[in-house]
Amino acid sequence: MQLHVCFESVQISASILLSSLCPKNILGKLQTSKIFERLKLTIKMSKSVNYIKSASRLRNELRSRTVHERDITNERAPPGLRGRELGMWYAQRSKQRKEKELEKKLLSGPSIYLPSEKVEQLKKEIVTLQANTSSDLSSRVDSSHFSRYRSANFMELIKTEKEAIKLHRSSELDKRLYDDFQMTTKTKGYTQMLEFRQKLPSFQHIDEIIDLVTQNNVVLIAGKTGCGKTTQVAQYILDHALTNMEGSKTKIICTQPRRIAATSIAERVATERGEELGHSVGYQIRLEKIPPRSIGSILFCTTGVLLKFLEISPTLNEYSHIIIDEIHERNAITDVCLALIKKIIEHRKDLKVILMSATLNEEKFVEYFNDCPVIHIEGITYPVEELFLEDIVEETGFDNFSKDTRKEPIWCQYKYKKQRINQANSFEMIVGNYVNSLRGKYSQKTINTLKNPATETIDLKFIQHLIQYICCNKPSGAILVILPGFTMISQLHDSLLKDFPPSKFIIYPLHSLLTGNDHRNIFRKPPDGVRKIIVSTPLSETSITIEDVVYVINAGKMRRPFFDFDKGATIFEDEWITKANEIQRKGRAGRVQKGICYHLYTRGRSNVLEPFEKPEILRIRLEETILSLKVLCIQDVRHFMTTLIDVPEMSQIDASVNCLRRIGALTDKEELTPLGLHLAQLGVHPKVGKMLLLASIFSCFDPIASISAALSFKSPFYTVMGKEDLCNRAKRKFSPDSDQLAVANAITQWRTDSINQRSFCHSNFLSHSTMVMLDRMKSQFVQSLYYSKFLNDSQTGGIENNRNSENVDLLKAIVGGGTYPNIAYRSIKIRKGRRIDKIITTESKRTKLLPSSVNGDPNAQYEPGFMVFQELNKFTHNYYITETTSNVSPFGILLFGDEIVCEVRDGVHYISVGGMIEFRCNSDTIDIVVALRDNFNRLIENKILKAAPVSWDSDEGKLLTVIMDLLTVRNLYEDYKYQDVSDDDDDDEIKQSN
DNA sequence: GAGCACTGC
Repeated sequence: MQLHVCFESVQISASILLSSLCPKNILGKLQTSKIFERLKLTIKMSKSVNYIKSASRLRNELRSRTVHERDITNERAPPGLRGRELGMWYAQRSKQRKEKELEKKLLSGPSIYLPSEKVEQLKKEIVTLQANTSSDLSSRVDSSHFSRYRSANFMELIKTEKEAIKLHRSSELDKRLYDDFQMTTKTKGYTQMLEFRQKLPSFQHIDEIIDLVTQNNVVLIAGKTGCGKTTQVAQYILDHALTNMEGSKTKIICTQPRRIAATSIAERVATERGEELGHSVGYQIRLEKIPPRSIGSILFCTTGVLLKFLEISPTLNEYSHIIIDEIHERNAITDVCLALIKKIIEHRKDLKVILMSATLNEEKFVEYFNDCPVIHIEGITYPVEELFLEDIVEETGFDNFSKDTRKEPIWCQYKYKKQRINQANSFEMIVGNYVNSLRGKYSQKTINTLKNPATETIDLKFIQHLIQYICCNKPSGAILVILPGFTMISQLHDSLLKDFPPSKFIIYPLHSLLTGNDHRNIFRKPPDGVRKIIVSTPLSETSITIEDVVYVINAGKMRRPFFDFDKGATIFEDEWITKANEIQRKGRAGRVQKGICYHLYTRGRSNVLEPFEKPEILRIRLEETILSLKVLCIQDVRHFMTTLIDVPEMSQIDASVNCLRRIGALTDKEELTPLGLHLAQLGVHPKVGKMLLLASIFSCFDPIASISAALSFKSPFYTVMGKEDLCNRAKRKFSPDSDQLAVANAITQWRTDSINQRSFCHSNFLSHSTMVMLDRMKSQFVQSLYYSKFLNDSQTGGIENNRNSENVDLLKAIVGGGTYPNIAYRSIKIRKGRRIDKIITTESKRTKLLPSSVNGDPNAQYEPGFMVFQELNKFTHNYYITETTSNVSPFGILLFGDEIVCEVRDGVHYISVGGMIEFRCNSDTIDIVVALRDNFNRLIENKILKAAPVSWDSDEGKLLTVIMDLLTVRNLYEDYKYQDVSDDDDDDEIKQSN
């Protein structure tokens, strides 16, 4: 009998830790789903009880806990119900029945009988291991390293550390800085730029800014686009200090939400001062920095970097001024920083805080910072004429709005019937009435056209007609079209290429999946007589600025993702933009001259747009935020959250705290654990952290580090519009059955080919800049794990770190460990001579693969089998799984997944994992799996309490070797290949999946 | 019937 040992020193056993290190979305889902109940139970069980327990008993116990409604599945309708009510009653009954059936169903996996000689060999090895694994772990706990994080308190730290303010005045230094600045102002570079700087509207406010900043702790600067606040304010403060002999106690930090902004603004400011970066101006973003001189200087950084600074020095005692830019965007990190700063200034009266925002919703910030003074600065954008749908239809005479562009299957039409009726009603209410009020002001033809609800769905024919109209009737100037998604961009791009001759038009698609920042042509002015047309996602709204845009076509919709806890999927839906988006899009037309913005919706619609986006902190899962707060020594996270500008729901916080607890990052008392600290220091999501830890232990670090970096940042593979097939083929060359390994292999080959890296990237559709970034991230991972002693080689590619990096089966199993519990099964059916691939997740959802996945080639013939995936998405009506790896060993899932249950039915042994997949096997195989899991979980506990590299000559090394041996057993389930996973009708499952 | 929002340490 295998007993699961519970150590007092660890609040949560390592098996739970392992089992629960799963993606935040899945963790979120677990909260509400039946699996959560299952997990809660297994946690209890695993603490002291033998975990080999009958699956049916487990299910029964679960059922008794999950019955929250009256069970009516076997009842008859109560007498007295008639007509509609009776119908509703039966509908509810059948729904409950279905749910119950679904709950019972485990995805039945293949048989996994180990060959008998293998069984004997593994058994022998395990016996020798077990004789030697009774060391007392609790005595080896090294708690001194993280005790600070449990005992210290952010507010106390501020109080004690404020004494150690590092800004001391030195008249000698003041003089030197003064002289240096006087020299600067005489240089040609400085004087040339000065002329331009003086024309900026903010220049008129210098005195006001300086006065208010001197007299107050907090000042808000609300400036319109083009007023120069971002580049000038920090300089005004610095210049004032330098000329008044106060340079030695002035150090300014200025945060930006995006990396590109931080670096490009720093460059710009350095140029304006006639300097190189690193003198009085510098920047710091993740993995990249040019620090300015230590005093009398400005540092531009991302908000995330500021948060890291606060971990080291809670009072920010190196700095005299903090400027937080773009606070109106309401990023989660920015909101957290504002709350922290509010606490810091209570104790650091000398600290000056300057908040900068666009001129919208500034009252909210003023109130938050106790009526701090506000400086309003006007912008110098050129006037932009705004035309709405009624004006555009009137002007262009377009009346051919298609009723419904897409043919839909019957079930879709049926399913969305109600939704459609609602939409039509709301259209009538909002737009219909408005259109009626236009009588007399617009032609009857226009009014009739606008009465069609189809005018509110994006019609690419109409957009193309409008572009044509602009090109024929309006003066030269670039056209920017803002659309919601890749498909529309692609379609419009293609049809424009067909109809607009390249001699007169140059057309760029702009999307984050495309080469994006790598090709600069998009910013160049086209030759005379050639018109530039950019078809873009909303990323051109803030992230990318194309100066010469004169015409903006705003389609009015935006694709917003939200996580559906019931479906366990990230759902993408096109929704109306906000008023704030509308203003921002309009502003994009007037950067260099006066422009026109075409809104493809009526003023009636514009009037009912929501004013602002919901702040990010209210929309996202809070695990990572809470973890960083814990590392900042904020013990009472719940209380802290109430001090934010917008307070998240308590249930939202509870859910995230519970997740962190199950991950093992927090204890039951919500204290940070060593693992939590490791995960926070790695700066990746817990699931990625898990992969990195597994890779360190199994000594296959380099490829997994590549994968981890790509998962945390982005895939280096890009797409070229019109060459999608070539791009996908290039990716498949690197791995036939794993998207993640394709990335890892691409990075390895890129690294090896050190001479022709750029051409290597070019010929394989890889982004060189992303590769460089990923490479740096890998170094950061290896350093972090080296310093915390998980690795004993500080190079990602070091031999010690990569004993098993060639073992593809191991790599796949670890990827599966990091993506758990996202598992899907591909089965093949031959119907009327046609192959039908059916991919089902463990939640019984039928999904598809994107053609960009190496496992999603529509022309390939894949073998049936398991795949693990990163995320489940829903676009329009279909579910898709992304970043897949197929042919993962079932033993990988059994070893790195969560609790396993073994049972015997009709003389056949079964082993199931996480209550999701069940494998047929024999008792020998079960014994081996259980023994290995048990030993491996103990090894993990051991490693986390006291990090140390694996010694491969000792028992732990032997254990890992045995596990790898098991993972590489092949051809386990030949018999299973062409068997169906379920006998259900296809249609039935489609219904379930929706 | 079927093709992909955007950031950050």
